[in-house]
Amino acid sequence: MPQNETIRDAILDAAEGRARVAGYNGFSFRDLANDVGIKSASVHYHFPTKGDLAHELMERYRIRALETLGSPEDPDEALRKLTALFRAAATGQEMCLCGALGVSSAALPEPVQLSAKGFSHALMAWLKEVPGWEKGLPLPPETLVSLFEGALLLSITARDPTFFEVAIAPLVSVTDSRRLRP
Amino acid sequence: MPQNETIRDAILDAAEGRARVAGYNGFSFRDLANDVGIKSASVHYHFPTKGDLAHELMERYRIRALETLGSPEDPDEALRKLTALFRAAATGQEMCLCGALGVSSAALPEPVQLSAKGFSHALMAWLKEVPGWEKGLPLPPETLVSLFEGALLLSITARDPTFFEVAIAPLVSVTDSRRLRP
DNA sequence: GTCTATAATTTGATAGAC
DNA sequence: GTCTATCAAATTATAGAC
Repeated sequence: MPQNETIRDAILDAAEGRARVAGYNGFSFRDLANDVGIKSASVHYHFPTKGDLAHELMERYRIRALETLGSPEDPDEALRKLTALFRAAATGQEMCLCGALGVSSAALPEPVQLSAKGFSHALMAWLKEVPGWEKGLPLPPETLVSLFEGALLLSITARDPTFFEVAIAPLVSVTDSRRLRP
Repeated sequence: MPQNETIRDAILDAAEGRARVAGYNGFSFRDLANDVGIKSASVHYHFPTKGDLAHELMERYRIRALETLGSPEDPDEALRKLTALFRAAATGQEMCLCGALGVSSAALPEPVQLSAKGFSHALMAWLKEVPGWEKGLPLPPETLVSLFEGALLLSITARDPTFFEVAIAPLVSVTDSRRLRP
């Protein structure tokens, strides 16, 4: 929590941490207020409803992820960047926000549903912007992103950061030399 | 809801449906009572706490899954059976219970944490009991189960059953002839 | 922008009658 | 086993003072 951060961002930071650990129904406005050091009515001033908050949270998460991923020049670099993104989550034992919310998609306000879907779509679209992805990636974008989300999900379920590494090991070894795709 | 079903099983059925759609915090004892046609105090008679209920739910889910999977004689049959299990969930747009609960593992009562972890472990152990799995499966068990969970998770997130098929397409085509593993 | 106060509802859980 | 009745706490959200 940097000192030059707005209250608004501090609320989003608190919400992101709690949502990634406990899901949409796993945190309350009072939780966030306590985290930030204000009252819950003040949280409502910044975000009228919980749906508004979660929607903006998901949008910020997508924008930041794409910033982190950048514009790789080749498929190997793209795979390394994507691996690093999910590995950081596994190491910290925090689910990807997209999976944390999307798993209960049908129970979410529609704008939150759409932004969660938008995140996964954005990751796959990002892979398809990499020059030579069709022949250079070891698996198609949909399969790769599914594998990363699933490996992270089971790593959280097992409460074991190393499970992630075991699950994606075939990708990593392939990055060195060989191809998975037939 | 078969007529020869015990109230206890009917409660578990209702809980399973709701937990797979909305997660651990996405249903209440009153929801289940209404689904079954009794009062919430009666649900507490069968399951004293919500943790008790979710733990038993997860155990039943694991036992049933292993019954459905059976004892395949070769890796190709095993992959077909596992695909069918996850495909059914994707078609019905219901998350795997293990993922639905495990995604918020840190926020669950410990017995529920352990049974969710136990389910994913059971699937991988089941694959490793199949004769010839080491050379016959297109990917290692940890990678395969991660891919299935992730493809299902993103299929739910996208609210699109066909995403699952796209994500696992490399596996299916490989079942016909080739190998993914280098 | 933040507060106090509060409304209206829901939640997990228990006591005790039948 | 199921019910009525109830509790204490938590939840999302709003009104209005400062």
